[in-house]
Amino acid sequence: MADDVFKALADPTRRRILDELTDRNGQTLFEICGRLVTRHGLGLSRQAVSQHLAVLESAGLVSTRREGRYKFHDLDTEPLEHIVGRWLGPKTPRTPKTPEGTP
Amino acid sequence: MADDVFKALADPTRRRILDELTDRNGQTLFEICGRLVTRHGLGLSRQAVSQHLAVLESAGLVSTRREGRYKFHDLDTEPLEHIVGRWLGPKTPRTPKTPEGTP
DNA sequence: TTGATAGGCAAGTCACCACTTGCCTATCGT
DNA sequence: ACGATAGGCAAGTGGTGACTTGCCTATCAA
Repeated sequence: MADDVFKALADPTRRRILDELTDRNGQTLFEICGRLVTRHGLGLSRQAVSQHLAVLESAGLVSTRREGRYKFHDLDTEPLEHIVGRWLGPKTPRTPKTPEGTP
Repeated sequence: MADDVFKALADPTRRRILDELTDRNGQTLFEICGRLVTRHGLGLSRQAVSQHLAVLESAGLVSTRREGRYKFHDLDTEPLEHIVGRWLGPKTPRTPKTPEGTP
């Protein structure tokens, strides 16, 4: 749940990926690889980025859609609106009060 | 920076500590240890919690004040309001500090 | 069909992180 | 003074996560 979201956000490279998807949504794996290189100087292997995208997808922050041999990645900011509100006091009426970890 | 905030939030135990400080602010190390045991079933050593608090403090999420042999820990939610907004777009006016009329 | 493009799977390496153990210092109560 | 409480420092260990390497599948264009 929110556990996976925090783990996904813990890595700087994954946050850059979210930045790139915020800038342009629906990119493929190779497009993201290229932008990480040219705009951030990150020389990562394709598999590294692929694994990062898998983490982001399992956290619900990225959704994917296949078209032929292409796989487009779309940003989903919905999980981001819940996670911080639990410490920000009763001003943000996002999530009522779920202590996370309850099955 | 925000990097340290995300790293601090990555650990579940540290998030529980923030929860306990949200519930009651200004607790000492031993109080937090006790609450983690009795309310979450976490059997951690005192040093483990101390190190967690150090991480939270270096991230700016917890401020400390000494009084005699006691050291009280206070929650600071200010860093939490900046970090998520970069992906949520300019729609959510979560941070009132940002100038409102910036296009 | 052939070659090029886009992506997936699996094992392996390496560094960092959470946690422990052991010992030390400082403050308070009696 | 003494012991008890509250906290700190440093080295060591185990496990997880980030990244790589190598090989494999699927789709499209020529």
